[in-house]
Amino acid sequence: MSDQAVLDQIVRKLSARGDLDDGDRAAIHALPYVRRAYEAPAYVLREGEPAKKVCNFVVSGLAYRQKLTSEGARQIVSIHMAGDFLDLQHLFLTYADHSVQALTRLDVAEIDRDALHELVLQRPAVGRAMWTDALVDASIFREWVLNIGRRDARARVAHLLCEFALRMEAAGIAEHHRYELPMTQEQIGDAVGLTPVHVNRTLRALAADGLIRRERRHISLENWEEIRQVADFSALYLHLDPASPAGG
Amino acid sequence: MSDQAVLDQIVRKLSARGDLDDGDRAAIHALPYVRRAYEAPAYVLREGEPAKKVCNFVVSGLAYRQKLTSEGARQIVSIHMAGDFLDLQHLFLTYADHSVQALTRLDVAEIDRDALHELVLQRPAVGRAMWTDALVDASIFREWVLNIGRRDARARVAHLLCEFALRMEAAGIAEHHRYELPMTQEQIGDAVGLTPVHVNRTLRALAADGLIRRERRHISLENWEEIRQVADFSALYLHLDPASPAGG
DNA sequence: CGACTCGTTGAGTGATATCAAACCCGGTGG
DNA sequence: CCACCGGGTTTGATATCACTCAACGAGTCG
Repeated sequence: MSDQAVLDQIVRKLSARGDLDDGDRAAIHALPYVRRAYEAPAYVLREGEPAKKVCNFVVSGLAYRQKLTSEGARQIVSIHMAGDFLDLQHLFLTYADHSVQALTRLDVAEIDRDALHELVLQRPAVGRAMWTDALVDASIFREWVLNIGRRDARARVAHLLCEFALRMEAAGIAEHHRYELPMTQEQIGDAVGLTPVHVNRTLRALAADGLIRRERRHISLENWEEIRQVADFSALYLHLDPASPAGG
Repeated sequence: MSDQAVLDQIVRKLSARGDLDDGDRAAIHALPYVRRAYEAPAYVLREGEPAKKVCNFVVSGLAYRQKLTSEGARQIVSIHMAGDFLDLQHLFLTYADHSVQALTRLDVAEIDRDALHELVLQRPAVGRAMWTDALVDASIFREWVLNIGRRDARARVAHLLCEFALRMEAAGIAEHHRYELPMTQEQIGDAVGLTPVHVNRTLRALAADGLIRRERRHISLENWEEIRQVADFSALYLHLDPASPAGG
């Protein structure tokens, strides 16, 4: 992907969150950044470090945020894909409260943090779009709290699969409720608070019931309406379409 | 509390997140708002509604955010206290993805949303402080995901108690790791993903081990260092002191 | 004093974890 | 081309933490 295309990708992403004018677009195109690639499972950011001097925008690939228990138990708290800003959650914080790692090969644009501060604080429309993006991330965290706290294993993993389907479709990297999911079952477990063996049994049960199909690392949701119900999934929390309350 | 004092409280809160100049303070003091009180368990905001035209700032009392499963299971996703903005999480979203309810009698200042938008987008220092506040909320959500996903009952409730202690002390409504906790055991369970009877047993076990003392609705943490370890608690995620990585 | 909510306790159950082994498959080196 | 290797997946047996159900107690309010 050319450098020009990266900036266009950022403009597109932000435009989806609110209208931008020519000045806004010009300001975005003036952002200083460098391209960079990480190979899984490289760290993009480590818990406890000072926040980065750059803000990573995902051009392609997947990344995840994780936190560790002192016992060494891992919890993945979110997954990110093309079009996501990885460091918005630390934009104004001084220390990283979690780590970010590449889940696959990860192409990012490292945007200068000070320049982004400037942009966010000086250009209202861009600031608004970035705010919105960060708030949607927070909304997803809340849904995960509910998912892990109050749903059983079957609903939990089904919910994760539904969320990925819609987010990947919105990001243009999936269609027809079918997508590549390059996570091991252990990682899925770390995302939904289960052990890998229970994830395995749960996935097989979903497949046996005809709700999903699995081939290699590909997942397809065979019956959206039914799996939506099993997952107790409602797309409201993704705030995909600012104009409508629900969808999905 | 006088009206003047409310605005001062807001200024104090935001100043803790970043320096404000006289212009910023004047702009805050010019914010149109009205005082309002809710009696528990009144709804401040309901999931699925359009976002409010006001942003509530908590003057005193406690509130909580909750989400429901279609089965009716409840998950409390955060608790808020004096000095917290309740609607920052929806500031730029169109629909509420969760409900907010009063946990006790709740005194708020309803700040006009458009005026707040204006302020946040036009005054960089204020915008930065508000951003920071919203990001800290998000950080707490992440810690709750970890807490619920990866810690056992004992650690989970101990963690909640530790978090309250530090946040209430920061808000000036507690000292010496002792505070009023006006939640029923059922609500505590809804916050940490446990049933009320297991919360009961867990609290008694913590008390039996001399880690906490309970009288009525008051909790005191008898041995901070020890309960901190039981809870696997580290204050980093609260971002209480922007200059230091840890504390607590 | 009765009714209600919240807290406490006990007994039995069940969902998920743990432990352990086998299997599968893609990659690598002989 | 085959043997091996290693990570990931699958399966079975057993253990356990937390849930469910049920009853009782304590405090509060009308």
